[in-house]
Amino acid sequence: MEQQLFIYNTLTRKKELFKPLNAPLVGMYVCGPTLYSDVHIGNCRTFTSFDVMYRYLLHIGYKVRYVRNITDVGHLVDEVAGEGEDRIARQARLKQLEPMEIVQRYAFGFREVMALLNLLPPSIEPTASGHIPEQIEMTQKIIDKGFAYEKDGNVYFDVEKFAKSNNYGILSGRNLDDQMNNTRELDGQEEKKGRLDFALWKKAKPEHIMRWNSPWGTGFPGWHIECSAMSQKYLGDTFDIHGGGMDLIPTHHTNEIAQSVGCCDAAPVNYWIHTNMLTLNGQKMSRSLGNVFLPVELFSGMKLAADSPSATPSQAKLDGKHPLFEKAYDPMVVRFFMMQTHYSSTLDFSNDALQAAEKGYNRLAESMKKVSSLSPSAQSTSDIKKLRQQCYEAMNDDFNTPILLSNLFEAARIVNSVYDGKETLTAADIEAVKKLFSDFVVDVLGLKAEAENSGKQMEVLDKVVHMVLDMRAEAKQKKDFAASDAIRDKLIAAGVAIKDTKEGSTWNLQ
RNA sequence: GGUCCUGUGGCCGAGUGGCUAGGCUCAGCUCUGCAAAAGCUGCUACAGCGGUUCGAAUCCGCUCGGGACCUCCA
Repeated sequence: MEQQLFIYNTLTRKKELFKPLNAPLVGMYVCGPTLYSDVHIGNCRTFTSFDVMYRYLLHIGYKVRYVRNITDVGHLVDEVAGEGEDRIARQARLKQLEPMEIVQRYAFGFREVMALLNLLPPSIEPTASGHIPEQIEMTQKIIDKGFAYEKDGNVYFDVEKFAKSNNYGILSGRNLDDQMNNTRELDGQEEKKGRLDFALWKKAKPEHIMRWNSPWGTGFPGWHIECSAMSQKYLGDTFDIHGGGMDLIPTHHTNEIAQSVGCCDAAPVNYWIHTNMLTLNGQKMSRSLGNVFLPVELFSGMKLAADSPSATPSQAKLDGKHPLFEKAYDPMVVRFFMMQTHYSSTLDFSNDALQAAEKGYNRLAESMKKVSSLSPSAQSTSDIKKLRQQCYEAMNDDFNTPILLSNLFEAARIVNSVYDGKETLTAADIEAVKKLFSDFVVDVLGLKAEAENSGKQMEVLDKVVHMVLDMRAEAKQKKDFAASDAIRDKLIAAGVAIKDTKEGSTWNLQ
């Protein structure tokens, strides 16, 4: 590979040169959503961050197998106690639906939101319920290795035993004694030998709908085992990158490592990447805290109606203005907003920040449109090659999108200055800038060029508006400013914003 | 209580032991019948107090503030 990519590895707490096991192939696994309710914007942030990493790896020439799972079984309401209901089964009961109906509904909404945010689909999107045999097999192997025990139809991972020969806290940096002693009182522990032990397989109660046969009776898999089983199936015993939100480090990912090592004696992952949280007024957005808002609300500026059948953007029923948002924000503005912050920092949501992002994004988008209309000169006043190099350097430094953006804004500045005749670019450099934008803004950052006004209706509207603008221009020429201003005001009132430029007036929908 | 992260100009937000990220706001200018829009230029900040250093916002210590994890959470 031409580019030397450095990645911050949670495992070593250092930035490391990225060396795939089998270049140019790269295996990447990201923990996906649990589909017991709608994804919120915090979830989206994580997936968007990994989307940019995926895009950049592709851009610099890797062939990436990107696996992002869908959890549709086994995620308990009270994971540590090993009790409580399965989250999806619980929703099914509450809504009187089949569990698969719950999963189907939220999966549909999830994919629609991902598409609106312009995320590339993963190579494989495996579901936990579709990989029950694999999970049973892995559980059996862990039992055979002596790291798990069965009790009354439940199978638990024996953390203390594992920790004797392995570093259980290798990822979180916590030592076992701290974890054993500094935990609050918990219920429902009686079956487990150790308090840190976690379920690989759970016995299904009679009323439990989601159930499968296993060597230990009828039941369902634990939450952590699905990722170990599926990543191993599609990416191998050891693969390159595993990612997720940083809240998964101490429990989910720690247990994944334990399972994989316990099963196969191999560290499953070379590079662990964790994204930081999205906050609202400085506090983490999470389903359990209840301070979540939904993508459809952000994109519409409206509140989801209490009786909305779904929060899927295309199906949602909205009800009045959302108290948090001053206006609707385009998904690309939201994506741009996320790109302004490094994935490893918390990202705080506010109207002010969003509006600043909207303006910045529009400025970038405008200058991208201008590139095509630049006139070439014999010489360039800027070093586009160097600028391109700086863009790579930014991304090579642990996917530093804020720095990348600052370089892209420098490109925008150059374009605008050339457009104003204050600086010059050769024909080759104009092409180079065009390529820079399409490579980094569109391909890597995934900021989709604004959809051109298209379709029959827009075509007609465009002609009509231009007719009116011609009339206004005529009035202006006759110095009949009362008439020209009246036309302007009425167009604005109708939702048509106009821009007067040297070359005449342009318009767009407001 | 334990573990860890963090504190940057009016706001958001990168980064580095010395070489003024960037965006938004604001101001000036250009354009313009006016306005809007757009563009260009300008605005030298790093919580406080000590220490290390030729030199620290960047390293170390303390103090104060914010947050995360230790239950599920992207």
